[in-house]
Amino acid sequence: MPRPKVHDDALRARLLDRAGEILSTTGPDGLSLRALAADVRTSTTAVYSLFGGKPGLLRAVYDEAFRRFGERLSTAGTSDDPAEDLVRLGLRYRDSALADPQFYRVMFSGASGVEPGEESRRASARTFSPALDIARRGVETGVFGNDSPEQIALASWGIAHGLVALELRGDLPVDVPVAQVYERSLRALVDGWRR
Amino acid sequence: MPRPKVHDDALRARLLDRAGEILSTTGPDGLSLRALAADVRTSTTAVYSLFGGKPGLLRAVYDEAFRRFGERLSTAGTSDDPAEDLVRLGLRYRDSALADPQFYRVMFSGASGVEPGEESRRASARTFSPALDIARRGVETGVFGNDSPEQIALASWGIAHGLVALELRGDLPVDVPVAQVYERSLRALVDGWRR
DNA sequence: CCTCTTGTCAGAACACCGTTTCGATATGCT
DNA sequence: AGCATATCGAAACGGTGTTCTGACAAGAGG
Repeated sequence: MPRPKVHDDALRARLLDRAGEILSTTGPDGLSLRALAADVRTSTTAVYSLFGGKPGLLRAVYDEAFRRFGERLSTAGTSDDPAEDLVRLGLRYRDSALADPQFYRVMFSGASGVEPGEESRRASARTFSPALDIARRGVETGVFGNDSPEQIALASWGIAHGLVALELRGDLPVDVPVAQVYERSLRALVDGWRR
Repeated sequence: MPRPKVHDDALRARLLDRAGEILSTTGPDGLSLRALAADVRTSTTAVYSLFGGKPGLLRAVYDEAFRRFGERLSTAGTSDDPAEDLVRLGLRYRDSALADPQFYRVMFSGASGVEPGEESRRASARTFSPALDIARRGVETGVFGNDSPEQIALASWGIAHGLVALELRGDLPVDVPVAQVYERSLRALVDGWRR
């Protein structure tokens, strides 16, 4: 039999961790396989045997980021007021994104040819489902009008994503009180669905 | 005196044009200075003397893209119903983005370290002002309630940007009628501002 | 008319990247 | 002990953005 395996799951985890760290400070372009391998005291070959290459590595980080993001959103909690819950979920969306902007960027700004893949599709759907659940409750309980839960949830996702993306890119006018504008926007949108 | 100038404004324009074409089909990473220079039958040095390097070139394309985007939005036209105008502006925002997705990506997804710069800040502000004007009219005429025009315009910008970004990334569920959801979302948001 | 000076530009050189190839390695089996 | 073989680190390859350098061309001065 051959020599003992070194490119194992433990190494995979270490690479993933360190890649996430580098990525969250420098962005995808600043992540070099050579530097990463040296950091973890292995060779670039490890990245290829474990992830298939740089896109594979990024996809893995991306999947992990999406998983955590979905987890945060799914623990937002609910009350008996779906409209308020939707606002609260939106606020949590922003908090989660601002907690690690580079991760958010990797997830949603699609740099360096990161193709989602099956796993991430599911994670993406899971990210979306809390909003959908709340919207459904809102429609069922008659808080919202005649629109479909999908419609309502998508719009909420859209405005949260849009404002956060603009904020992270610094495209918002400098003097706006972002948090306040953000929350007020969510409320206006939610109010628009009321029956 | 030295030899006659070849790296002039005409060459600059040709480089910019061709860079835009390549960029709109392959994205920023697929744009190679060597290939670009060969296409325009000059050397890579031209890019450095005219744009300072690849980031400078991308920023120039970015500026141009933003300029055109702002132009399209500023010609959206107005009626005597600010609420409807805001929806129409949003629809035009999406049309403009979908007309050349790669340009939109360069503008808003911040790939390859494109730092906006002064010129683009102004262009960005100009992109935003049509929405602001409409919102102002809506507040003045009493169509909208007590919110500031900035608040209203920013929220509109946010939801348009967010939904378009999600659509372009393919992050929307595949079976949704995007155009319809998009318009309905805009209307819900606008309705939320009504007094 | 012929240097000479001087800014300009094309191409070579450099450092780095992601990826592929390949030879040394270290084990279990014969 | 020797062999077969999966494994992995290091070197090689083709590409990138960027910098360096030497050939160049035109006006100035003799």
